[in-house]
Amino acid sequence: MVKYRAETLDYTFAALADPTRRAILERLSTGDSSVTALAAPFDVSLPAISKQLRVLERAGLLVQEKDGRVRRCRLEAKPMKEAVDWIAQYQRFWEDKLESLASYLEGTLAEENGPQDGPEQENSEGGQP
Amino acid sequence: MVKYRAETLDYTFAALADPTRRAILERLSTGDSSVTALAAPFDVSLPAISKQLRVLERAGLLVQEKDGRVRRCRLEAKPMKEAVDWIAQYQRFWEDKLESLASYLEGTLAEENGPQDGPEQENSEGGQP
DNA sequence: GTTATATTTAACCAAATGGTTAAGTATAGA
DNA sequence: TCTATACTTAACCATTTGGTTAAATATAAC
Repeated sequence: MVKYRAETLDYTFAALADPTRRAILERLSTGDSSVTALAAPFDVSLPAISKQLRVLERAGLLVQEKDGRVRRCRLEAKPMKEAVDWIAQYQRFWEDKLESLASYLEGTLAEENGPQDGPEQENSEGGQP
Repeated sequence: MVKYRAETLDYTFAALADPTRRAILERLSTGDSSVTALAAPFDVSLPAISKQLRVLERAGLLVQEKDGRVRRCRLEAKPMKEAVDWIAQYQRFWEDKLESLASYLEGTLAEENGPQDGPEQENSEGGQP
């Protein structure tokens, strides 16, 4: 029973289930970052962030490139596409009967991605308890 | 005073991170089901499934209605919409520059009905802005 | 070479997760 | 009423998770 595909989804959804990791991804969506810079906004130790980065790496959502003694962290969004693929099969259960997920997202994205910058979510919880 | 719970996304993504729970959701997408019927395909005990259902309930992805001694389980997909909303802010990182997530999903959903395996589009990984 | 910086690894801990079996509750049906 | 059915709850266990501090590694900078 080959389930490698499902495992990928396990890792992706698990990685997205933590507010600190989501905040890290949001930060990375504005540009690459070193580990130390990534960790700065959070009130946890550096090893704690290092572990979170490993979870993101396992999910394929983050890539680290060594550059001297600095690790350059880069967002890799492809696994999110697979996650959306999976969720998409349920769109008919929440969508307006007249509106496809496609057009729903178009509307959403038109508002949220208008200015090229800051994808601000109404509940960006920042990751601190 | 009920604050908006930032952990909604936590619960949703966490619920989706388990293959058994995703399978339960897929099953429910074909129609409501009793707990016993839901549990049948899985090689685990009924209490184990009962726990999984509680996780899905916590995420708001499942609703149980008591009907005699049977619990009728129903899919509730709204939290998935919020999950997609969150992921959607990253679409520009995986999409083909010419194609919006909206049109991507339209194409995907048109042909996708079995095991999800999206169009084998090589990751286009645009640079960081 | 010595020291400072960037980051990981190791060892540990508490809490959460996912499973088990056994027992309890509620209802349907004989 | 008595019994079978459909679950849930309780108690327990192993593993995973997310955090800690201390030590190790690698490289940059004096």
